[in-house]
Amino acid sequence: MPHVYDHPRAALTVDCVVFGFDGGELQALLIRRGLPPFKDTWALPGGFVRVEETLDEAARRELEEENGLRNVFLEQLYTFGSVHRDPRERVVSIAYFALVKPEAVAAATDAAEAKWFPVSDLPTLAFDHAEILTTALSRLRGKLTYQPIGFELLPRKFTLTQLQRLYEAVLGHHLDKRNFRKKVLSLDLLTPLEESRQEGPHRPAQLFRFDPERSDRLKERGFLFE
Amino acid sequence: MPHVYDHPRAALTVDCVVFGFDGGELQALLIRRGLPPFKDTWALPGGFVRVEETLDEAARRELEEENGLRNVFLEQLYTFGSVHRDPRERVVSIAYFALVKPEAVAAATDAAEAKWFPVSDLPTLAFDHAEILTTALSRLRGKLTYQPIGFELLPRKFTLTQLQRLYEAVLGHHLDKRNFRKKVLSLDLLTPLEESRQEGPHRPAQLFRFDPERSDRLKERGFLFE
DNA sequence: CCAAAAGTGTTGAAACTACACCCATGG
DNA sequence: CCATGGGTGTAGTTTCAACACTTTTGG
Repeated sequence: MPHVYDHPRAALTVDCVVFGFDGGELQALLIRRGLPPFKDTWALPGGFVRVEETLDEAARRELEEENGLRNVFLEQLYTFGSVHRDPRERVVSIAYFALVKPEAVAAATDAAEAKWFPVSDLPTLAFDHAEILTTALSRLRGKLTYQPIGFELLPRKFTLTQLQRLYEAVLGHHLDKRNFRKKVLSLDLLTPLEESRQEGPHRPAQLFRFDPERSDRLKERGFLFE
Repeated sequence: MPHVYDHPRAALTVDCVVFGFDGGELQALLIRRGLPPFKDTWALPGGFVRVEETLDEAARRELEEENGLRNVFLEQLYTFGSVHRDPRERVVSIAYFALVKPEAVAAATDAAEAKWFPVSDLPTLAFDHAEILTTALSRLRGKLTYQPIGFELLPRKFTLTQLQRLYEAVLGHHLDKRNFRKKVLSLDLLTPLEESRQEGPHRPAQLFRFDPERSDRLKERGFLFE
């Protein structure tokens, strides 16, 4: 396609902040750069946007190519356009954040030079990726408190304790067990399953799955956690 | 600057959804296009991003150039990247939303081919600008309920009734007068002024101004309106 | 029988909703 | 004195926070 609007142009990239949860800490997926600039530095997965694909498509393509990730929860985060983000020329980046279920975490790690890091202990990042990651984290915290997206970080079947651990890890403080369960169950988003989970010398826990249909009703008005 | 990363590139624009409030209805500022594509159609103010300016700078520059607007509340909204948004070639647009105080509304209208429209009665818009505007509206509604930004649409000195009318116009439903005043005042963001306003055969109203210092404390934790 | 996590209810405080009348002013 | 919008308080309900013990299982 010719350039109808003729002027110098910024290059366009997408960068993805990919969150995962291992049951203990919130993790972010990073890739070690093989090329300059910032060769050998850890960076967010991402790459250039092609002229014939949408931004969402570019983000999904990069996640699949670089990390073998498919069908993840993906949402546009913010667009970063400082003039010298990239030391070589003007590059504007549309940042996304993605939530991946534990089932997919292993696949992601197989990818060459990809690794999960706890968000509390990140390496130095290339470009302005530290800022992007911080933005993503606060967006995740915000969304978690008023939209039902926590389930995107848990296995399809999960226990209330797992869900609570996730909230605690992301929000950064303890929650009262009884109040948490009351609140979550009152939202009427979870379907209890027949099975139960037992993984140790203690009473087995009830398993639930998230019910997206019920969720649709709530999605708009939202709810509120502390 | 040469293109270090060599590949076909999308053009980059910013588009601004500019909201104003006349005391009755929420208004949006539009510009009639003088050039194709969509010549003579109404569109959001905006234009191309230059390689040596940030995205925020581009948005502010366009608002000033096209509408004579300065010092407005401005926030990045979302980036729109459908492949054929612009019929001629690939153009990705970073959308912003702006809130302007009535003092500045007149200036904006003076600009050639610029006009305020009530959001309830908009003309057909160029490109995907209708979608952008809808997105901005729902963002505005969302933010109004948990962040103190309503003041950006009111004169520096305003009455509680004006503030309530604004909330009602944006949220689209009536609010209880007594409950509204209780809630707003309990947030402790407003400083009552000595003066009072009287513009009719009735008791004059107390004027307030918004106190940004007090607001900083709240900004993070947020509050909640219905 | 011990250790470990699952599960469950109540009470007091705070916030929210609904609701109706008097006040100050200009004409 | 009338019309207009400004201003105020309370009671019932709902939501929220704090808090401790019993249950089920494996070893």
